[in-house]
Amino acid sequence: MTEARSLGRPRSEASRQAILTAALELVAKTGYARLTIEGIAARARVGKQTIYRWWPSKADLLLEAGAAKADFSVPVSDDHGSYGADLRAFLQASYLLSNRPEIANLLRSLMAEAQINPAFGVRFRELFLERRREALFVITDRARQRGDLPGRPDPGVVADIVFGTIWYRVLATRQPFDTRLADDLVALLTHDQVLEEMVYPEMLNHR
Amino acid sequence: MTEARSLGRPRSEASRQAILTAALELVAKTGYARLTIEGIAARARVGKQTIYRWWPSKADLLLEAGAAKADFSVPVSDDHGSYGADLRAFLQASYLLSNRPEIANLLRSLMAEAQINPAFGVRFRELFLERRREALFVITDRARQRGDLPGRPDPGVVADIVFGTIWYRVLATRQPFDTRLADDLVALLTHDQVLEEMVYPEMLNHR
Amino acid sequence: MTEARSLGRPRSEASRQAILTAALELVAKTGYARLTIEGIAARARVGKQTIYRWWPSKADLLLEAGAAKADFSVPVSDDHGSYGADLRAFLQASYLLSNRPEIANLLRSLMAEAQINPAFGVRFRELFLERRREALFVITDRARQRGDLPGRPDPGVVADIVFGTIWYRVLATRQPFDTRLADDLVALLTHDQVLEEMVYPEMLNHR
Amino acid sequence: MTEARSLGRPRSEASRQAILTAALELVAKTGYARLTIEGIAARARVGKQTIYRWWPSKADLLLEAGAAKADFSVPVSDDHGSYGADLRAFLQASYLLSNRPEIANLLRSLMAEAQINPAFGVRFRELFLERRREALFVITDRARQRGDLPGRPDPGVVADIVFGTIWYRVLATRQPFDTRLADDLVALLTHDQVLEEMVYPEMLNHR
DNA sequence: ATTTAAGCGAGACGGTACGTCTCGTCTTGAA
DNA sequence: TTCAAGACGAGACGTACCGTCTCGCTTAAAT
Repeated sequence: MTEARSLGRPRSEASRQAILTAALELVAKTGYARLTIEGIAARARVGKQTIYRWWPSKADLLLEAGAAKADFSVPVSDDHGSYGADLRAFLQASYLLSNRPEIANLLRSLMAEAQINPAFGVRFRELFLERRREALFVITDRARQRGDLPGRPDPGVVADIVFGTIWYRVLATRQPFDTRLADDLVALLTHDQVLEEMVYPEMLNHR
Repeated sequence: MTEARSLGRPRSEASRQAILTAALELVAKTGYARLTIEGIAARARVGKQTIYRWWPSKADLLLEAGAAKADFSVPVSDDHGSYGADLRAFLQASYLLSNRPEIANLLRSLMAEAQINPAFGVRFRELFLERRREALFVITDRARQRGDLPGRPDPGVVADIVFGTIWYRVLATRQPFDTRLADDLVALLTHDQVLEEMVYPEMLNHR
Repeated sequence: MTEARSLGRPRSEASRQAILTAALELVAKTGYARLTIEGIAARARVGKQTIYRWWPSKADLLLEAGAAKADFSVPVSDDHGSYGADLRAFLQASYLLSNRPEIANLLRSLMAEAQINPAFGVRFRELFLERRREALFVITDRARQRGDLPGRPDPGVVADIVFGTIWYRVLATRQPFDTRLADDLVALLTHDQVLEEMVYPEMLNHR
Repeated sequence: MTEARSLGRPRSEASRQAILTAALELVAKTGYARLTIEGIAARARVGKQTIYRWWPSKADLLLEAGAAKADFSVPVSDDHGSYGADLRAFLQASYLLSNRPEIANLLRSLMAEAQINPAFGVRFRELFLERRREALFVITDRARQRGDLPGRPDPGVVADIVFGTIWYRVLATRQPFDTRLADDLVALLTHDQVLEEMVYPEMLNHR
């Protein structure tokens, strides 16, 4: 397969990196609401047009910056021996990620922008949300092959419940996603009874 | 204690109604991203100051407009006889609400703004999200008194799972919240096994 | 005749003056080519929109500034007794004006912009050039009544010759318009012979 | 001294022609205000650098294009027998030129740019305006040798009056330079009385 | 009845950022 | 060394809204 020919001056990788870095620094410093393209360009010592040429919105820029600099990925290739163990490992990786404040803030901003800007919403779902779902389906597929996947709920609903609960903590309650919640989710989704006498006094989540 | 009586011209209820109506109409027509205070004022034939005098942001205005004109409330006072039945009724009321497009769009916008504007975020949690949690806790409290509340997960986690799943469908997958998902959630949270042979052909949610 | 109703906040005279002053100062300092609306707004400590709201272009702004602050007007009401004397007085007032460097520069810029921006060209002709022609026609009309207006050239052509010569010095040769040139023009247009032996040694205009 | 012979690829005459042509076409189509180097380069299918390498500004480019494609020159070598006849021939050639709309527009733009861009102003005077003055001085010199040059005004002032009147029509009144004006100028400058009963009904130039 | 004190529609104000345009320069590979 | 192509840093453009302000005019309660 031949490469599409370059013509004219090639894109500056140095500028690209400077822009991604400046965007993350600025959003951490000022918050998404006060993040401006002009501010990013000034901090990166770059013309505004260089940003507009390559990214359709500041949210797309942040999404790429997050992927490049913060590593949103969650590993799913390891086989921990059972559906429950795989699920627990996935949840643990997720909450390690979502409990890092700069990551959580970034995710909040991106999810918010996805609601407000429909075109970005499409890209955010395709490039981020659906890839995370696919990662979870690696686990459910492996469980199905192993024979320990419960019949209900089906994997799509499992994904809705798992990601829904994580995102709700990030977006709504702003409580950290903790071990206890992971245990509860694993127990529910594997239909194991959680022993009643297990007590997690560290966080009595409401009442 | 008597009310501190007003001095000067009283607030115009006609203008208040015109503003709330104009805000809902405009957000439905143009989307939240293009909604402006100036646009609302022009459509309501009202001075901008009249909006700024009474609402701290356009999101607060929309929140009040939604509450006043669209009725976000979910009834929980009825006792359906069991935790599962109460839960199912609650979920059903929720998805009837979240499946109305103009309501779903409004909720999306408000949740988005709550991420971006911290001050509004506080008000949105207090005035909307926590009231919905309280409604659910009416059901879990009744179940506890009745004796059919499972020991795990505790009510706070139940709320995270229930609302998380609903919101995730609204914000992320944009699939309607349907009967099947309600059944799965009720089954999981009441620890009932869903019969494997139950088939819901209407929506095979992924794979 | 009733006055057009004021509605809303009235225009700020302080801002208007600050803008006119800033425009003249900046054009003197940087030249017309580097004059920007942003620069004027910044120097006048005014929002850009306040300029765009009231003037269609920076040339219109300069035209008003020149009229308000520099006084382009030439007096023609005095009767000096003869066509030649009136003409000489008019020319003298004109060259006193056009020999002031900041005025000459302003006129150069406005005439240039009038060539490049057709809409401004129309306004410049109506508001400046034609008013100057009218001033000259006051003199020719008076001469006609007095009976000492030569039959040829007619007043329109006289205006073309008089203003053409002045403008050509301003735009093309950039030589000062001097007494000698005024004498020559008066002599030609009144059909008087200039005495050959009159010598103006101060400026032997070419060769 | 031998010519420093070029090294490397020689200048492309095809590109030069394409640029000159594109410039004239574009300025005719869009007007000088909207003429851009980028636009010329695109229309000529030429790199921008090729323009910047050879011309210091778009006005210089237009000046060369006008000289090359439109022929600004006015013939003065013919001897028509008298100062008046030579002058009339010169004026006729001038008004034939200045009444061609695309030439007049070009001259307007160049004179405008000469006011705004001082460096181009110098070149425009040297390369265009002063050459035209020299052409007129050929006529006055011939008249002096012939003995029919009036003592006043001197040739420099004659040039100011002649070119001033022509340019004023082009820049200010935008009326065509016509036979009648030429007659008036010749009569004035040769001190002939124009017969009062001569009537030029085609253009009663004001009052 | 007059006065006082808001609230009202209207719209100008100082600001800020937008996304676009064009400038003049730089960096490729090909001619 | 020039050429076409096109990315680059720079910075002004004209627009859109922000949230504030200043008008004259209601509209009531307090005088």
